[in-house]
Amino acid sequence: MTGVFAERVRGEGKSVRTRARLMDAAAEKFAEHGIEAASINAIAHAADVSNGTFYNHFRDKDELVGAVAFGIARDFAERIDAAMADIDDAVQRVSFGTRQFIELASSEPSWGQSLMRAVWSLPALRREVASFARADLDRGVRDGVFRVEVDDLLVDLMMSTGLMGVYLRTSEGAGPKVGAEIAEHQLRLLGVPPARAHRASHRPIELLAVRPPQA
Amino acid sequence: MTGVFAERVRGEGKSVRTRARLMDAAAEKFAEHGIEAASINAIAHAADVSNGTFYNHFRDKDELVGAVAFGIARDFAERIDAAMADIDDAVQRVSFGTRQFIELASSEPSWGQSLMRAVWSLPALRREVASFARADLDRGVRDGVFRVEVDDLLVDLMMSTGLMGVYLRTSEGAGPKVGAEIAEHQLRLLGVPPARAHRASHRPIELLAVRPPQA
Amino acid sequence: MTGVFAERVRGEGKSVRTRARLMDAAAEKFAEHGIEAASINAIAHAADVSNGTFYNHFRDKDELVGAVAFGIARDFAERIDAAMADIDDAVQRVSFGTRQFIELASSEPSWGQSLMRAVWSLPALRREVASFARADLDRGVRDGVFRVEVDDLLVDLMMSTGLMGVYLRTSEGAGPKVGAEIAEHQLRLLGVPPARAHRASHRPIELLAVRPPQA
Amino acid sequence: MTGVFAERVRGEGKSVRTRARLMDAAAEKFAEHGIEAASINAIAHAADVSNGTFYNHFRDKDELVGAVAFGIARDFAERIDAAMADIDDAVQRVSFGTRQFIELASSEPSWGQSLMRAVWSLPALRREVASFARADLDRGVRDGVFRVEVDDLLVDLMMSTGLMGVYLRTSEGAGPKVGAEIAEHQLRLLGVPPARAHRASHRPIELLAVRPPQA
DNA sequence: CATGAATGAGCGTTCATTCAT
DNA sequence: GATGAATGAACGCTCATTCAT
Repeated sequence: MTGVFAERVRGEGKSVRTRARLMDAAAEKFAEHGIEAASINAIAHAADVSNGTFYNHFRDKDELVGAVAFGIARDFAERIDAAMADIDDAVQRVSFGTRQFIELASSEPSWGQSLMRAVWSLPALRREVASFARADLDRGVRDGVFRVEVDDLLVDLMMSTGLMGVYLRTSEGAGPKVGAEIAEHQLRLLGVPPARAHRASHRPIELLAVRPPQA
Repeated sequence: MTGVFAERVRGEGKSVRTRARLMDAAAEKFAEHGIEAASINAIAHAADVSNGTFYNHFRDKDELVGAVAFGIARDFAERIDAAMADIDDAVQRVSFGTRQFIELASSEPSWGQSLMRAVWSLPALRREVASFARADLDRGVRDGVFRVEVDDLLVDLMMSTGLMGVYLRTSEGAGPKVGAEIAEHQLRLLGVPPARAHRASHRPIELLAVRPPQA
Repeated sequence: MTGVFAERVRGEGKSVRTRARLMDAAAEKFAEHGIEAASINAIAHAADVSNGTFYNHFRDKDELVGAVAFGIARDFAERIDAAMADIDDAVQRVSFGTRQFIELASSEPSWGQSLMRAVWSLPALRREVASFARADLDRGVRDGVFRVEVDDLLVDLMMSTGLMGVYLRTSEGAGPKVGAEIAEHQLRLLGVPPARAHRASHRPIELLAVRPPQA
Repeated sequence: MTGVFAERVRGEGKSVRTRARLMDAAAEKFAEHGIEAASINAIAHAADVSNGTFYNHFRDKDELVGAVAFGIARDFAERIDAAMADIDDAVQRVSFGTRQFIELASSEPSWGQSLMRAVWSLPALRREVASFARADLDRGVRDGVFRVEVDDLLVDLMMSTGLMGVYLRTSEGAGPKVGAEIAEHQLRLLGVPPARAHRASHRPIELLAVRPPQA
């Protein structure tokens, strides 16, 4: 089974495809035993290229880690953004975003786990993820539905709960319900009344997946 | 300056003291550049023993990591337990526990960071920490002050926010206020009304430190 | 700025020009960090061709090293020969040759250093340089101005002092005077009376440069 | 056949002996194909230890190169110094020193060649060798037997001719006579009249050898 | 001829681990 | 127990070289 990065560049030049294969293999290995434990030899082997080939595409391991982590984060952000383009309500947007984020991450566990592991070693990635989340929080405050002050700390706490969701879903065998439940807890954290938080976060939605279920 | 494990076994046999010195040195090195980057040679050197001696006390590095992490967790638990022995109110206990936990961890950053890094690779450690936290959550539910259902997920979310506090405090330069603020957010998560949550979590308390300030 | 080999083949076929560009780039890289440290990728890149192209022009790195070193040696020999075509006196010829050799080498440090480094690993190159120098030594003996027996050893010593000059001039920051001073020492080595040696070697001459100063 | 460094530490601790074995092996490999071409794996293998052992004794290759080169230089200096302790005449001292230096170097070709190769990459080594040579040159000037001005350049030229002797003797198969002949040339370079230069440099002496001939 | 992605042996170096003393 | 020299597999990375396009 080829990876997601590879699928996205099907038909492009050889170099681009090899690079994508390496990124897929890297995500796989990062998820297995952590980023540090993933050796470049193992990644190259999993990508079916020789170790030397790796260095035709990435200066070093750090560059690879960055490319993979930011690649995943942007992919998630774009998918979620697109899927909630016509949702205006901040409460809906936040709960939808959290649920889809957790679900996307668990639909491709190697991606979810890579992201989770990278976020602690790449401050820039943390900022990127945080700023993505923040927009809707600010909107909710403006609209008067979030009765809290939104500061950096609150955003970090939202993120930590979201990541815990990814962890439980990908590493602890949690089921798809945790997304909704975490979204509900987050809404309460934002000052949304419990009943509305529950209702909003459990509203049935079509869950995204990195790969179409049929593939 | 001798480490905390060493202080706790002062007066015991030489073997016990050597083991403790190794654990102190390990915590130090773990915090410096991460657990994986800490070499046993460097730990042994920092503990002022030869590298071979290490293997008289630990089967391998994993055993050391476990011993250090559990040692730290138990130390924290005992200190916090003792310090809140005469607090009965669950609201107070939870906010006190969180604040002290974050503060203890940041009073000895090498311990806090070691704990944070180990918690994701040692499921048993996570369970231990969770079960420690859970007791007071259940008490609050029984007492009717936490108007939520306490399940494993909620405990995990509490833990993730607490660990985020440790991270911000030890790695991102956050000040001592984050402890109180995180406690406040946690109380709201538990269904405590905002005003009370704020009041309870900002009540002045005497913050613990792994080492007495005078030492 | 194009290199000297390239300039000498301006107007010739494309293949010849590519080969010359590679040789210029090689001399540049050899001088920068030594022959061994110069990678073929880096040389090809500096020559603005792909790495594969290199192997259309040279069997391997050794062949390149040889081509560059002999190319430089011949270039120097031709320039010096031409410049002293109308000098008959052996004393003058030797001192002129040494001074120009050192000055040429330092006017294009990458060439001088490449030559210096190659001379110890390419015996044939050493012989070539030696035989070039030898002609005038024999002439001086025939003319009775060099009162020594000229044998292989003496030629080697002359060469070693000349190369020391190149080294001092290109690697140790020595000024243009060393050429004259070394020539003077060499003349004394050849049995020329000190006063004459001094006079002959310090006579003002127009120093050559690999590239015309105006270019 | 064990190496010279090893012989000098026979009977000392294991660590010292292993270090000496590594230095002997290194000199051997340095001489074979140059310092850069000598891999640490090959050196360790030649010393009959595993590659990892190398790093228990030297921080890196540079440290090894330094230890070997300075070790050899000091050994030579001490032997020569001792052997000419009772020679007062500067003319004798210079010619004796040069002849013994070249002979010592060729009695242990791997040492001579290592020294020759290291001298161009270790400026400190060049300075050390130069300063050793300089003392007798200054003495000769004071005594009025060297009728030249002794400056850095002259010392460098003396050195370059001496090293050429080592090269010819160890790499080009030159016989033991070159030592005397080079010494003669050097004396003339120092302004000693040809006849005296010849006489002084060809006086029969007992040539040193790094190892006693019988071993 | 030129290209440049791919190769894989080899490099210097690290490190958990063993074991004779 | 404690020592510390020795081990050797594994690491990240480089580079001369090949070859399909």
